[in-house]
Parts: sequence; C-alpha cells; structure tokens
Amino acid sequence: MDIREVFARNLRAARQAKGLSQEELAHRADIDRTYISSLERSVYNASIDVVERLATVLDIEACELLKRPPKEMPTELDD
Amino acid sequence: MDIREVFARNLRAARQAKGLSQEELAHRADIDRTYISSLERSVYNASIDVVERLATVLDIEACELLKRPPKEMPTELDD
DNA sequence: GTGTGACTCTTAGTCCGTA
DNA sequence: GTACGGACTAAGAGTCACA
Repeated sequence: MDIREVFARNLRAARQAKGLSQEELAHRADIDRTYISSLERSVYNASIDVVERLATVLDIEACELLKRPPKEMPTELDD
Repeated sequence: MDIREVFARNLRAARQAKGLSQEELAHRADIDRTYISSLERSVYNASIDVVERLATVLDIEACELLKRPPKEMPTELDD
C-alpha cells in the first residue's frame, strides 16, 4: 500500500471526523479545494508542509496522517 | 519552527543513531547523496514518499521523522 | 564525509471550468 | 459538496563539479 493512499485515507477520515467539508478544510488550511480532493484520491505525494498545515486544522499531529492502519489479522492464523 | 527543520533534525538524528553516513543512507534509499545533504539542511519540503523511503531504511516509522521535539525551557544557549 | 551553486526535469499546487 | 479535466506557475526531485 502506497504511502499516499495511507495519507489519503487518514486525511478523509480525519476530515469527516471533524465534520468538515473539503471546501471548509481547504479554506481553513489555505489550500485549493480541488487539491484537497486530489489528495483524498491519492493523486499526489503531498509535501510535509501541506501535511503539517492540514494536521493543524484537523487538530491532530502531522504524524497521525501518515500512520498505516493496523493489519487485519486472520484470527487464528499467524505466520 | 518550520516543519522542514523538524524533519531535517530528526533525519540527521535518526541517521546518526543508525551510524550511517549521508553517503550510505543515500545509497540504501536509492537517493542522491547531495539530496540527503539538502534535506538535512532544510532546503526542501520533502514529499511524503521520500519521507517514507528514508524511514524504511532507517528502520523507523515515517511518522517519527515528523515529530516535533518537546519544548526546551528558555535557555537560549542551545543551537 | 559533507556543503553548495548551477543546472535540468518532473511534480506539487493553483485556478479555471464542467458534470 | 465532490470528482475530474486542462492549463498554468512554483517548487521539489535528482545530478554534477568543486570546494
């Protein structure tokens, strides 16, 4: 799984958790609306300052937006 | 403090903690040596895929490279 | 082993639309 | 409110020679 997909999912999840629209998030982070849309569709490799700005608006650590989701485990079969 | 400075410091710290030279890190991450140098001097806002690649070689989470250091008390004598 | 200026090429990021 | 395209500008990605 590509890091930009991870970022895309985390971004969308965090945004929705905050109850913000792409428009509103874009406005608050001073980023273009269509670019937010692109980021959530894994179109670009965002730079760390964009990650930082978005994290600030979303009231979380930049760090959180790059965290890979924990692996779903087949309940009894571990390798 | 700019996020790219945070990244620069964390990168250098993590690299040295691993006992790697810029050259060696560059080689393992398949990145140019001088580009690593630039990143450690806060020249660029690295994109998240570069952060990811470096983190992988350094055997840490991409996340760790973006963590801001805990606030120092105002000593002013620190670099 | 590292810093730096100069350089090219690619991509991030903006702004305009339409659906 | 969101996806997506085209055209554009700013900045990153990547390399080199030289200190």
